[in-house]
Amino acid sequence: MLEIYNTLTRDKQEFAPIVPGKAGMYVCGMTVYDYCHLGHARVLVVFDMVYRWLKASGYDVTYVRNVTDIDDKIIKRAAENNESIHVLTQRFIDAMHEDADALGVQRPDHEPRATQYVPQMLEMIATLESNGLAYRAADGDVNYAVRKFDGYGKLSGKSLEDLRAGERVEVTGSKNDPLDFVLWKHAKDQESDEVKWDSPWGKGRPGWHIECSAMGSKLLGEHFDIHGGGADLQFPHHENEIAQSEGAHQCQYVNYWMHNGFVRVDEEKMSKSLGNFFTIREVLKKYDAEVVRFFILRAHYRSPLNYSDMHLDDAKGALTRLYTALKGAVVGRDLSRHDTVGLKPDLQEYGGVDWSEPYAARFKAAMDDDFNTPEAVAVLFDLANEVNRSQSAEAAAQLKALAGVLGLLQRDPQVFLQGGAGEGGLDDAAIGAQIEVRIAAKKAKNFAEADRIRKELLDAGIVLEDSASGTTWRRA
RNA sequence: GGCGAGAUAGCAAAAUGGUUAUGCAGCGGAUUGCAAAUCCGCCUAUCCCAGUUCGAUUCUGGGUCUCGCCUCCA
Repeated sequence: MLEIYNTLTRDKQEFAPIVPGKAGMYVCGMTVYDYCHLGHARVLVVFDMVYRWLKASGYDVTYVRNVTDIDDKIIKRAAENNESIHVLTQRFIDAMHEDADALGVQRPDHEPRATQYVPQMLEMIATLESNGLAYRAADGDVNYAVRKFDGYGKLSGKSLEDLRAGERVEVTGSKNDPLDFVLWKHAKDQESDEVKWDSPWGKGRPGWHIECSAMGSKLLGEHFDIHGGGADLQFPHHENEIAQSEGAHQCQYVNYWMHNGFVRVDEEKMSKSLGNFFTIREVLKKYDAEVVRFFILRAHYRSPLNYSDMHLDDAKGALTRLYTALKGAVVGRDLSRHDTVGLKPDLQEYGGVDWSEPYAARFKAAMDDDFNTPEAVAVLFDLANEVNRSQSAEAAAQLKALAGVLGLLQRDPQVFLQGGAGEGGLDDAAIGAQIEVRIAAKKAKNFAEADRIRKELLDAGIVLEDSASGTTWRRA
């Protein structure tokens, strides 16, 4: 039985979908004016993991992850680059897809762009206005009247009084209450036509918060199961979404709110404003994408995750152990002939996993406990030990199948273990040739020469492993 | 200032009212021409102070420290 930690109630709750057998999930995606950084990678991977586990659990899942392609920063960046909004956003949407694909992130079922849902937003703003929750301010913006919505603060645990008392809430000109937020921003003369839409309140563009409310309810309904995003979106973004959606539809918006923890650098949140971020593509130049995915899934999704080369190296070593176990199983029993580890279709798909098998049962229990991936990964290591010990084809197949649920260990072990050749590194042929020379030296009992070659390769980052069946190599 | 999360071995990271987490590193052994990989064994923990309890890392209270949100942010 799946339990999910719900930010709304601040405890774990059994997952009970609105429609039995189905699950609707919305995750706040990227604002596309730059490359994704590791913090974005975490959201992508974490909710991909959630998506996969829901599907593995038999739910018919509809996963929506939006793209914000209209916003102040986008407008600013496009102006700086002297290019159109569309050209800018499309470029970064393409880049985001490249990064997500590399990390093994499955595409969501829907990836709505804000600019395609302006009519739905206008409709919603009109409803809010007629419900007495929105007003047109003197400067032409349409704002949400926060104090008119009773439940405001229920997600973030803040009261309006607390918020008002906060030193950092500034009173801005045309708002009735400093906490009111913009639903519709009136157009400014100097802005290009590309960022102006007609509306009953004059030309303008949508505020950020209304985008998600509109896209969510359009694609998943006015009331859906799961809404996710980074912990920093809890307030005000998700709080405002609730105010908008529930204020407009007069029904509960979302049942389970999930928030992932931050990626940190030196114990500090990684963010654009702090300038301490690493882009995904930057990190992928140095580390295998699966190592990055493993690094993310090795921690619980709600915990902070410190980024450093040392931690990535550690993750790489750990993942190497898992792949080594699979490789050993193939070599030891020639599983490929029986197609067990390779591509056995029924085990490739989640449905093929026998969840009553002890390791699988432990894995499932961990995942059902609020997506406890560290525990699930620990099961993978126990299984790897079992594979190494028994050389059991079944255990190896199980290891690959369970890891597959997390989007891990699906590549040919050899490809993983021998991958990562940097520029100037030895190519496979050169390594093979050296190995042949060394084998000849060994046959001639010229161990000094054999050791010299091994040392030479090791210095080049190549580790040789002699076994009864021959010499294999991997990159350190 | 308000609100929230957290403090576990050398590092990372789970769980648990009493019994092995797990990975990396380290130590000893097996194996190996020597290694590597693997296996077996071992070593390092539960921030501080009270309380509840037969027993607390785990529950309660207080303290210290860290981080986050309150402004765009995944």
